[in-house]
Amino acid sequence: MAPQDQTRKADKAVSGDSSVAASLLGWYDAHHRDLPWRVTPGAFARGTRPDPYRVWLSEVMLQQTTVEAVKAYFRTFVEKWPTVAALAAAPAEDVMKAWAGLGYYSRARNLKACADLVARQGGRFPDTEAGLKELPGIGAYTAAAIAAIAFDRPAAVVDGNVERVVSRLYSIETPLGETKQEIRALVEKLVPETRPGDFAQAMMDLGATICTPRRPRCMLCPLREGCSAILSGDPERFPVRLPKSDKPLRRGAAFVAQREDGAILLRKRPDKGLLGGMTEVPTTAWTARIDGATTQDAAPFPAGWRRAGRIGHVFTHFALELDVFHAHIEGGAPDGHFWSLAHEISGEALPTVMKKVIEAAIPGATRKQRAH
DNA sequence: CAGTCGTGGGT
DNA sequence: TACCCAAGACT
Repeated sequence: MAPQDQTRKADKAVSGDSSVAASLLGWYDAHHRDLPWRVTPGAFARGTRPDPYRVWLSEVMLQQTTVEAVKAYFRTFVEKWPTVAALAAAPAEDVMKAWAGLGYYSRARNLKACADLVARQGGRFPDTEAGLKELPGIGAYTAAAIAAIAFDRPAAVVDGNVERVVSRLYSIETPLGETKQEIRALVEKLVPETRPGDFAQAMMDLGATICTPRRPRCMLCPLREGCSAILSGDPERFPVRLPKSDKPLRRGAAFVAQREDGAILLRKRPDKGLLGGMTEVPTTAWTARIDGATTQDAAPFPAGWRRAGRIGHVFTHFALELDVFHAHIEGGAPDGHFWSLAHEISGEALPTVMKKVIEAAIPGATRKQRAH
């Protein structure tokens, strides 16, 4: 059976045989989630197969993003761009606008680059893990997931859910991050020869609905009899994580300039870095210092700036507070800036933090407007 | 290779 | 409230 591993505490709990996959697949057939990008379990055995384009699109959207947040974006994308060729034919700007609000915007740029590449190479995605991993925006996880789900390859799919499930199955004490290879090796032993894609999705469904980070529903778990963490009495203790570093606070000021007709002055951020390629209102630099930079003296141009409030926003590695100023101005747009009419604002590539800024100055401005 | 990169929902 | 963290990739 499975070779013993030094870091495994309860090596008798699960032996790495096929019973785990069998139990899990049986549970999946009965309790799988119905999701917009999914096909019914057992597709390949019925002679059908998922559309690789939809699998790829969903997997990229789901990177570090919740299922609930992805659903609406996925539907919008497949309606606007039903095929990889259609997405490749779309202007990058339109893709960024459609992605606005979903976060991690480099994903959208890589998505477009990947679509262009695949379309140029004939419109078909590579059907192997190695081939997929060469594409922009597709890393170890996503390559394995597409290979398994779309192409029936027995790839070891390891995401946050799988890390949690496996770390509990074997009660792994090593903190996450140092144990990637160990978990991957364990998953490789569990992947069944048949239905590897369903197995991968089943592991993720189990992690999302049963083996949850807090208060896992162990009594409902199809793997409870082989789970070492249950024997330990405290499954919630796993996975063991490294201590988090605290978030610094940055401050700045943002300036919402409004024309007589209501149009708002915007500009585009550089393609790389934070909120890369997205649209924003003029702002000062966001600095760690708390000083005069947040006063209207730092405005990009003189105007009758009136303080409209302050918004807060939390990014992955820092928190931000922006003082919002509002003014009505006349004349043309400064270099690198453009006017966005009232009915266009909701369609701009505005990240959430910028919608907060504009809302603070002009309540309702970023809400989608109904026709008439 | 540790840091960078968003956002919203759950507890 | 404050914290956790989600179907990670890239540098």
